[in-house]
Amino acid sequence: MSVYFGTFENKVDRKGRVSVPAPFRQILATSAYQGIIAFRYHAPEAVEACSLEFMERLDQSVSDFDLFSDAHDDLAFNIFAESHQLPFDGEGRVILPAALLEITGITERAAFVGKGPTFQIWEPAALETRKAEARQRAPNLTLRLRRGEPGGAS
Amino acid sequence: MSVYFGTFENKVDRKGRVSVPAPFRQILATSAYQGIIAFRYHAPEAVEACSLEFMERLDQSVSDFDLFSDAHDDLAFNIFAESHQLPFDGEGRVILPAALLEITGITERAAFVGKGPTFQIWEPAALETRKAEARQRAPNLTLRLRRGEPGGAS
DNA sequence: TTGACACCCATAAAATCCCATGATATCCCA
DNA sequence: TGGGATATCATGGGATTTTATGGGTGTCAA
Repeated sequence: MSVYFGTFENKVDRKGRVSVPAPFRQILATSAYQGIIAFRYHAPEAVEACSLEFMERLDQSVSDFDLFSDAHDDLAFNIFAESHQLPFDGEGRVILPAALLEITGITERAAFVGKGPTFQIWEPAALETRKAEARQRAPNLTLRLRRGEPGGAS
Repeated sequence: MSVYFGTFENKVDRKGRVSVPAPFRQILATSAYQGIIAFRYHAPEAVEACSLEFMERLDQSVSDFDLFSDAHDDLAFNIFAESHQLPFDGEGRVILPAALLEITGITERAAFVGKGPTFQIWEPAALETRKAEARQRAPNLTLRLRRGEPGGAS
């Protein structure tokens, strides 16, 4: 299992293309679908992005026991209905649809920020603001691991 | 499980490469990812470093039950977003990104300090200052072990 | 015919691979 | 136990590849 992290800022060219950062692409390389799934969620000015497989798992974690439930319905309306499937071109770039440019305010540059199981796409200045908020809100965030986890180097 | 300890000072060459001390690399050798994860945490002028697995566990300890939660969001923005994935070259060196050189003040040499489950990277003079502080603050520190821990020679 | 978009190729900068070196450390066997 | 042979380690640098970025061209559809 792989984790997205780090922040990368790339240019949006005049055709609207942006390179997805190579480290993220490397994680996505094992996916059946060569591209990303982008949708709005949680942060109003950010785009959430993940692999197709993650999306499927997200759906299953709700629909397995909740098919046609309100929860599944909400998920469907909030996420699936507004999701965009963005394929890579030969160089690992995607084109951000107008709807996503609008909610993020992205014009010249796009910031990709790893968030563990997913990553987000922001307008760089807006991301900085959000990061500053996070620092203020949790200045003494404590690293607390679950103990007794087996495997691997620590 | 292995523990990082000891202090090592290595040179930063003109390409920006530094050897990660061999004892640390030996611990990291069992990791799936051959390299280190470096991020700022706690000490403002130091870089914290660990294995990918450590990072994944850190993420799981939050995201398993809290996907898209505020807690996960703050963790992500404070730590994940500022993390750098630094792969080893064939000789066990990494390149410290500009952002990390800046917060540490590292130019010519870098000091690696084992801190148990993780290690830190410092500008050597800054580390000396920090160590002197620690000596002053706790001249009569007493080690107290938990008893009855199984495993290995003690 | 005018976009929108997939596909192809070009390029500069940066990261990575690969090999070489001297200095320690470690091993091994008489 | 001594000391030569053998690794390991930190370091250096040239060659190669990857990466982000730019642009051209053909195709399909409104």
